[in-house]
Amino acid sequence: MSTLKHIDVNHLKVHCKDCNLRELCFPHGMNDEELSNMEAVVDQPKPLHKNDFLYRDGDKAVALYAVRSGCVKTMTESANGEEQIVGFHLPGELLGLDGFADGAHTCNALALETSSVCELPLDQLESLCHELPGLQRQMRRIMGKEVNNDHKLLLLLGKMTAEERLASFLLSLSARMEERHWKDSEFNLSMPRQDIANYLGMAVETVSRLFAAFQADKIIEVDRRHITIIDMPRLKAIVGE
Amino acid sequence: MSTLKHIDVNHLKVHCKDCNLRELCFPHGMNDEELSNMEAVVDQPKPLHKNDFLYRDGDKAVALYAVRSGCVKTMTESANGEEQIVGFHLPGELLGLDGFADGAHTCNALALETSSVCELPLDQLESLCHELPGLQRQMRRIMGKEVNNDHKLLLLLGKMTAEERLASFLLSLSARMEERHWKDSEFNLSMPRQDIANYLGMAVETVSRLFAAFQADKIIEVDRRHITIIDMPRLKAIVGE
DNA sequence: CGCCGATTTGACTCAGATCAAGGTTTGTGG
DNA sequence: CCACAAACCTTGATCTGAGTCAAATCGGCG
Repeated sequence: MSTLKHIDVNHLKVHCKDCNLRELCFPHGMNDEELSNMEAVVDQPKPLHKNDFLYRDGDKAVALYAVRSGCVKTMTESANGEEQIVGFHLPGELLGLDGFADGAHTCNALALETSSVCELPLDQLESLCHELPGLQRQMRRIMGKEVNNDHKLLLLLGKMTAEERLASFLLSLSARMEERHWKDSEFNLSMPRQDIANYLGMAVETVSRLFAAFQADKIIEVDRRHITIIDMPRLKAIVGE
Repeated sequence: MSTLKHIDVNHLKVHCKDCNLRELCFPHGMNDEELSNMEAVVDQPKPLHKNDFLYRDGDKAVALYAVRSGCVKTMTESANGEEQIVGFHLPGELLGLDGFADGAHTCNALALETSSVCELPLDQLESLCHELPGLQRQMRRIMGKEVNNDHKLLLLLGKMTAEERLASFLLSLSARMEERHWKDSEFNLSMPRQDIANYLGMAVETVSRLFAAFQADKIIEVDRRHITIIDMPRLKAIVGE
């Protein structure tokens, strides 16, 4: 029955105004009317499985994405095939800005675990920004955040020791957990050691050894992918407060 | 006499439509009408001297800037006072996006030599984008480029050897010289070795040694700040084509 | 000319990479 | 439910690219 089907679809779609990520996502700073206008064009495609690509380097950029659940990593590839992970995107975080420069993506984006995303189609973004000043302002904020974030990473890769990098990584995750109102001192890593190492510009063995050292120093507890921060002040001290 | 004064001001201001950087700068992709609307709000403050700050970390973001002449570097500072240069901005290139996230800059921007810039005030940017779809599109392109550029740098700092980094740096400068219709195989560095080293995440001594090595290998010629690329193919081969 | 900051060069050191094994967890098919 | 394979992670030993330290040289400029 078509009526039933219609109801099912509505049940499946999470409305922006009810989404517990709204304060972190596109909707931030938009009023109710703006919100309902926006969510009319937001699509929620079916979930990605672990290791599914959301998009690939060279793909036409058709949308901006917001992670709804799970975790998506983005990475650039060099001329000689080496990869550098440039971001891990948690629920409420956006990705896809790399396609703005010339209409095609310059990164690969792939799900680290089963993940769902929201899609804001680019062809509607322009007119939508025109109608909704709140969205235009939010777009600027989002891009500014992306740039600032990349600058933090440049500082990390350019100037920090391996120890400082890993501490910095844990603190960044911890802060983002808190933003999401999850526990900030106990969480699971959704990426393997190899990906952490790649992201932080070091060898897997170094990551492993540093986890062991932090644990021996009673700064964190590590159980496979499960991390517990037991001495936050000392972790902060490592990166220089 | 006020008439004379008025004429003088007009003479001093370079119009966007006559600027030889227009293909690289804000105006890219805008029609004549859009251009004249835009340039009405673009200011051209007096030139910066060497080592003048254009803005500092923490300053309220009041404008977006385009370099008209000279060279401006931007750098982030870490908690413990270390600095990482995140960009050298040549004529036609923009800076100031780091202030979009929360209205305050998170970088220092400082002139490496006597430089002039154009200013696009932020309070007028929003309404201007609303009126000029060409500008809105261009803003998106600009931000996308900034993001892609930062990703290239992350790859450089995360995965390349010192030799690859310096080669990559020279090739980037060379390509940007060409964009500006200047010689792509002979140019002057506007930054000291120390800044190159900082930007590329290595020690000054390493930069110096690599310049010497490249010169010994007949790949480039170095005379103080003057660089001549004499074997472009080999330079490209170093970074892996 | 003489000073000062920028650059180069040489000698030595070290943080972290690489190489080599071994252990553990997860998933798969029988 | 077990056997086996494939990831993933850890730990130890060794090596090396690039950093650090020290000193000489260069180039501008008052």
